[in-house]
Amino acid sequence: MHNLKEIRKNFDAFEKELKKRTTEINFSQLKKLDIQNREFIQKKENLEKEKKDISKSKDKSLFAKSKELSISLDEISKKQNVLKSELEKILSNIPNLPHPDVPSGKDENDNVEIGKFGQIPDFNFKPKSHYELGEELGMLDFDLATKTTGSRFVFVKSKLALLERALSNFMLDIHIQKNGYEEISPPLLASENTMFGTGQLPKFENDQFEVKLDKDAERKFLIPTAEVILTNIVKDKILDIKSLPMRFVASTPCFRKEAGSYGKDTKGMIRQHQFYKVEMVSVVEQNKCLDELERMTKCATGILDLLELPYRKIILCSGDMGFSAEKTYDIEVWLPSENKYREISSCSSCSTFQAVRMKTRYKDSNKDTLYAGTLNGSGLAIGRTLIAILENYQQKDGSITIPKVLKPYMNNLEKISIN
RNA sequence: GGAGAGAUGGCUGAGCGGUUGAAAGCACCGGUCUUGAAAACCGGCAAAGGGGCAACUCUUUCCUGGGUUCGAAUCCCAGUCUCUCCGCCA
Repeated sequence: MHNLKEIRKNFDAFEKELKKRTTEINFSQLKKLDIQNREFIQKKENLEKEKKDISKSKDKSLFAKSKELSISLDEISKKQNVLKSELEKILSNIPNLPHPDVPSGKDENDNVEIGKFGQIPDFNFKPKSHYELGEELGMLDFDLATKTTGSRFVFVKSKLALLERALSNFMLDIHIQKNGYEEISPPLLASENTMFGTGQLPKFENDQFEVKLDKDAERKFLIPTAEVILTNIVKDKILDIKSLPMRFVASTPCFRKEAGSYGKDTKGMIRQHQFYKVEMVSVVEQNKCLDELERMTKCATGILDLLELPYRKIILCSGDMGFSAEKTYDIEVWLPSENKYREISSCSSCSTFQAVRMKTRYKDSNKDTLYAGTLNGSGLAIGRTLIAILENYQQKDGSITIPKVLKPYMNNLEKISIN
């Protein structure tokens, strides 16, 4: 969320920056409401002052007057509350501003490739897709998931289930032992306010799975990513500057409705309602966001280097970035069956955007209270890593070689093949 | 599910209906002292919002929402959450 005080300083410049994100925000309405709101605040404060003075004076002859003041104060407060909530409604739906580094563009076609890394495998046969390989091995079962649950779910079985678990442990170990993240095993449900803090609500409610609870209970949502719950660790806090940077990592299931993606990636496990992901979150001083973003992205690509999977790094254009991000790198892994790169990680700096929503601050050396910077990145999406290993490590006979670094996590298994 | 207790500043924790934005302690910052550090002593230290070029000033905030009152952290009502004990259960 943006700080209205900052917007007010240069309303037109803000509007111009925001236009890069192709949004439909009613600026004149925002401006008008802000002016009106401040007028009402002043009226309100005048009355409050008058009332306060009377009660301080303890002058009985003025008590009746004070009672009258209360009535008009009540009216004005009500009006001001309406203005304020309208203002907040608009504000909470405005996305973050793109950082100047970010190329402007409309959609994913305008993203800019930064580099390609790793060796694309050269097969002397036609590589199969991950779902062909998995189903032939008898270790990916989509039909069974349809029977028990519905579409966009999968049963992962046997050695592939072991591979999935190995990936999770391997990635966690690297981030904990080499990259300085603290391991967290968080709740998988988040409250409404928590979802607001990272920007999933109110605008993207349709993408979230909400849990059905007793009628009057507080609403709860299945996390679409551990980012939500990890970032909100610092919600409503004034942090000690010495505790920064804070770095958290968790491997959790993620739940997404994938509304609006009907017909997209329907085959296989590229796009599922549920998938495992290892997520990194950093909380930093606000001027350290971009450095941390580079660091975090390296933590993500480091995993791919170790797994010896070919990938490329791209920077998202202004129109393709997530709601809370100021700058985002996507990491895409090579998928032989599709003959192209597919997203496997996304690392974003959210500047102070989420911190304003969460009220996360710290004091700098001048004792000024500043909003913190937050970042999040996948390191990596487990399901898609599994896919990438199936496809890139496949052999002509349909077996899968195990990447070197994973063998210790898989009882030194050399390869997965049909029994 | 049954019975109690509680929710106050970065943290711990006081608080008769009227200079209480809120004691005290810790933490933190500055200073004195010291070769340096520690200790001791002195001083400072809430957030959000409004107005002002600024010095500064005003308002709000003691879980949330109502109510009583000229005046509420303090009294009343409702709700949320947390803790303890018992029961049930992973």
